[in-house]
Amino acid sequence: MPYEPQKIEPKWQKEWEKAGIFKVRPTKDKPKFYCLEMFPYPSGKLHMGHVRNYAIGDCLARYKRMQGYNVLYPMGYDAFGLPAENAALEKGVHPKEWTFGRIEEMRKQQKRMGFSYDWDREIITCVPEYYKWNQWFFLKFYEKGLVYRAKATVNWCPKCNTVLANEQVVNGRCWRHSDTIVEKRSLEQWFLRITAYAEELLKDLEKLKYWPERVKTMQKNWIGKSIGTEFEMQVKDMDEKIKIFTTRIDTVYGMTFVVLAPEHPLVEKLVKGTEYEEDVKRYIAEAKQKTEIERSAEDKEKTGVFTGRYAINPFNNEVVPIFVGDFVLPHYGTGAVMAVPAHDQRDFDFAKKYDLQIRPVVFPEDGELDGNNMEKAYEEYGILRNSGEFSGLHSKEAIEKMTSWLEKKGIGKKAVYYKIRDWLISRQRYWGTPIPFIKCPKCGFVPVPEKELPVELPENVDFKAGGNPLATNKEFVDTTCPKCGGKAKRETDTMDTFFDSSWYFFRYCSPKEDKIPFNKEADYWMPVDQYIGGIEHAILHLLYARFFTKALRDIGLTNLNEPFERLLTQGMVLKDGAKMSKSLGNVVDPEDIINKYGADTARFFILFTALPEKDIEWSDEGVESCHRFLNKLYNFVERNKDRVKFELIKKSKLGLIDKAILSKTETTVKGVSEDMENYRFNFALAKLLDLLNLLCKFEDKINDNVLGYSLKKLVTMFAPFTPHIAEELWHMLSFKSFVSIESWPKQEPDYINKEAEQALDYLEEVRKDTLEVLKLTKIKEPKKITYYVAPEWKKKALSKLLKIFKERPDFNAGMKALLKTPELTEHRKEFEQIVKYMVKHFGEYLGKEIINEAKILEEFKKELEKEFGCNIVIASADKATGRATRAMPLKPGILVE
RNA sequence: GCGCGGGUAGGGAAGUGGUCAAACCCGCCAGACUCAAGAUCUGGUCGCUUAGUGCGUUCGGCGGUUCGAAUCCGCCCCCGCGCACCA
Repeated sequence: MPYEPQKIEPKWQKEWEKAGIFKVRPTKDKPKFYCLEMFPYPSGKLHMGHVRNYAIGDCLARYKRMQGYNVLYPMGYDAFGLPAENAALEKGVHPKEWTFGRIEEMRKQQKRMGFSYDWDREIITCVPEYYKWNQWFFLKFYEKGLVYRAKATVNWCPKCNTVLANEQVVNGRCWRHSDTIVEKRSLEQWFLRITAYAEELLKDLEKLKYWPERVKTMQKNWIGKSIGTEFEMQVKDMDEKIKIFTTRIDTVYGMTFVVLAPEHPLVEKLVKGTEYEEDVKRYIAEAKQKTEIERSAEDKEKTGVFTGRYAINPFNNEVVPIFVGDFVLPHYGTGAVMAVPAHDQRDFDFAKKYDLQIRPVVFPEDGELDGNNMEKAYEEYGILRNSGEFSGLHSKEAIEKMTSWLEKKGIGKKAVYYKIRDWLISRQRYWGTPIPFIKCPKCGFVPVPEKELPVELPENVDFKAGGNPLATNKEFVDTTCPKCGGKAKRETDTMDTFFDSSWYFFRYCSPKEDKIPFNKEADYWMPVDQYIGGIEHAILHLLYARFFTKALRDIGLTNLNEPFERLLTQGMVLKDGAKMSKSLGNVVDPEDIINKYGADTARFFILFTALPEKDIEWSDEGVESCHRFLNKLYNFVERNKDRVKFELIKKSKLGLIDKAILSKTETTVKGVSEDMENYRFNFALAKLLDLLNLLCKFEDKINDNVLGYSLKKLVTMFAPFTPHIAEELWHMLSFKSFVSIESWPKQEPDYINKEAEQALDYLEEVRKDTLEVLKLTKIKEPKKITYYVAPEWKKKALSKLLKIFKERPDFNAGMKALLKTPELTEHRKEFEQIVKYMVKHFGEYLGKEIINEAKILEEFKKELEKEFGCNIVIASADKATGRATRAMPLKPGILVE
């Protein structure tokens, strides 16, 4: 029977399901392991990125299971979202119907891959049983003051027809539509107070020891903490103050102007009724016209306009002009900056353009600066000059002293600002969780009482009406106020779908619980031990989920601070050097690969080609070769299944080959186990290939028991990678259990025999050489073959070396001592050779056991006698003449008689 | 500009001080099997050699540490990703 994945794969998938071997419950008998992949948006089609994600997760889950862990490995669907709604518009299908159809397709494909999910725990976020808890959390957060409504300038994607969170704006464009520029609109929206956790989210990144540095850095940048000084400047001739934030208060004596953001609330007051009013208003209008992209474009020339007003520097009472400039961002700091052109490049550029004074006040320790001919700002720290009582101080010291000076005067203090802003959670879309609030003309926004949850999403809405479809369902919208009982209207905004995915990993722990969002089982399973997904979620989802966990902790639902212990961000699957995409036409459909080669081949290829974190280049030849390899494995077991035995192995009865095979098996177990621990699946597979190649090479020389022993371990180790073929071969070897839940092989240190493994390599060489000699001499039935081995003097040098190394466990010291021995001066060249040889072949034994050469030679003799059926003599090459003298130990000169 | 990750044989990809001219896979070459092709198996695949586990030159570039460097240190070049007027 040839290898037919199309037959065996569905067979074992059915068997596994029938036996329910992947279903889990909490138990005290085993340690737990929660292995989680980022659940997919159900687009209907599994792509290679998914396959890679799940192949990695499944391999790990299966390995952990075999290691004896109680493994929670669930799957679900992030089912709310815009594509479903677009389908409704384009194809006239209801989003619900569309979504469930896609889920079914997707699940079918996942099952064909043989992933070992506990399907009983499946989650779908668009069902009321799930999103009810979104609403419940929303209300709890509201009680805690974490939810609020506010009018704000928001990001509006004209294509999505909804607002976006800051995290969903990429380079001024929509995260879903990279061709669509995000507009700014001023609207009242629902926010989640993620900023309340900014410091903790930042600080706890340090605790995430097993997260990629890259992701942590991205989050750090996103949170964007900066520590500085905040102080007030009096506006001259007005009863107004400008609040300034700076990280470089040490440069304050160099301030020659102040710049406000166009959006700064004070601007209007400053210019009202003055001759500057018109100019400033025009400038602001222009700035508002510009998109975020234009405004933050690279090398954009800085522009601004004078307000006609002046502010007073509290340090020296100097009067400086106030400008409005759009390079100052309204949302960061105080929206106003003190401009020090000598020490800030942006201020420098601005000053050059508007011909403002550049006055250096911080100098390099041994350098000069001249404001009249500086070419760029000096931004390093240095020594202060012309700074009143602070002159002579170093920047660092000055920052502290100047800040406390402000504090004493009551006009400033140390301040911390973050870039991160609150999470805009409301969406003007239909296919999402309804926000559980009611808008009463008398009472304002009133939360829906808990017992009335869920606020179900009505199915009957008009998608073509424009605006939010929810608003078209009168029955849904018209309601009564829970507070006053009067007529009221329901909130028609829904929640950002990232809300759904911020806590789904808790839900997997008790997916059927209907009294609370998750029960005690979460205490058992959480945190997630290994989370696997794409780098694209480095900020959005991973930050929200971290925030959510902390918020849940603060409403008393969990003790956890962080949800994900380890994070693995898998690399992309590329084709022709680019990410697979429809527009490039370089998409490989996993379904085609399964049909042609089977799921095991797909899994094998994807795990074998590179480390999980790295990008892989799709290669048809590579897939082909992986398939050929599985064939080879299958055929090898098939050929040998009837002869293998599984009896106890008596070491003493084994020959060199069997000892070597046995040892190689054990070193493979050791190596593969180590690689699994380090998630180096590609390397683990390379080792397994290696072992199989060796078995093939000596196929008919291996003892039946040794072969059985080795094959059993080999097949077991294949189970996490290519589970179907492993299961098939396991049964072919006449085992009755499931290899999928067998114990992971332990290595038998007793069987490890490095010398034998090495000797086997030599044996092959010797055999080859001998065959060649036989061919040359045309002797068909030799009576005696003599192998000449190393000359005595070399052996002596060798033993001397060994002695030196034995005496000095420190190899370097040994080496140095050696170089001082008299022998070296006489035979430098030879010694170098020996050292090379030593290092090459005995490196591992240095300071430990020294190889027993004589024993190996005996074994050699036996093997060779078997091979050539004649008398074998191993002689010292000293006794021979000519070429053999140059031979190294074990590498023979050969004499056939 | 800042941060992170990389640069290893024709291609992919291991390798973080000595069994390294460098695992494993692809590609290519030769041999076995075959009528032939494919599949499979065996060997080879930096150069020179071939008597050899020999010599020479290699792991982005240049220097350094060491008896010994792809591996450690310094500087430089190139590529990918992320952030980017954040005061």
